[in-house]
Amino acid sequence: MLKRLLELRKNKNWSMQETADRLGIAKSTYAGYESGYRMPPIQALVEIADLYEITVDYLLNREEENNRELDLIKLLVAEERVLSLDNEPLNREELSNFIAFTRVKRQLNKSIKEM
Amino acid sequence: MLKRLLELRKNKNWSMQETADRLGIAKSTYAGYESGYRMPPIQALVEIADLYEITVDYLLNREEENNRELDLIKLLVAEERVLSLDNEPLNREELSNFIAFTRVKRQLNKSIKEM
DNA sequence: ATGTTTGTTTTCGATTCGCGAACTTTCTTT
DNA sequence: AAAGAAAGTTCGCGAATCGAAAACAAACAT
Repeated sequence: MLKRLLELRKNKNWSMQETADRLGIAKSTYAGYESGYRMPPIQALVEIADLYEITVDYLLNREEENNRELDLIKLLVAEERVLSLDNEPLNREELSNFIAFTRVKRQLNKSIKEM
Repeated sequence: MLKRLLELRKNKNWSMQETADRLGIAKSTYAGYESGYRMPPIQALVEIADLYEITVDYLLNREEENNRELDLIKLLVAEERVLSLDNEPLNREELSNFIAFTRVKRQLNKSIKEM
């Protein structure tokens, strides 16, 4: 049961036909996947993940909380992953600036609520 | 073609029979997977990943591509992963602020350099 | 209202799968 | 070295699953 297929497709504003075309399969075949009527073979699963540029585990709802949530501070300290924007990686300064920015903004919102 | 099955099994010092037993399938079935003679259905793929406590993407040799570099725009759209700060996940507004903030700052730096 | 796009469901030929069984190879024991 | 056991490979076939056309329904547009 690939529950995420619908939301992924809607995010792109694609019809089933268009999605099926992009995957090179018939729309009834794709409809079968999205409805859960049948499961795609692994090859098709991989092509779907590629199409949306997501992991297969995400498609299968297997993303664990630990993997799913990335702490910005940890990203800043241990550079095991890289955030990028407009095809340009974020450097340390940009990241720490944003952390400060967001902290201030959160504090601000909190203060406003308390008024 | 699940190239990692052999090394995973050898790491555990399991025979094909023992692996098949743990998966609840026949050894010839498992042998088919490991040799690449046939692909497992998705359900079996998930059970293999669970057995070895790894991701499906790792089984499919798709680890690096998707995990190393995280595009902020994709994070905003796909919501596959969540950034968090001070144990509080970034909501869409904060993330889009992040993006706008960084873009503005980059443009600013660019302008300064040109002076 | 009519035609068109979109989504759903059914049907069936074709493909793929699971597994028993037979076989080969490797390891163990004597 | 021979015999037996365990491990791994391959084949064949009934069963299960798949892909896609087609018919249908629903929503949208002209």
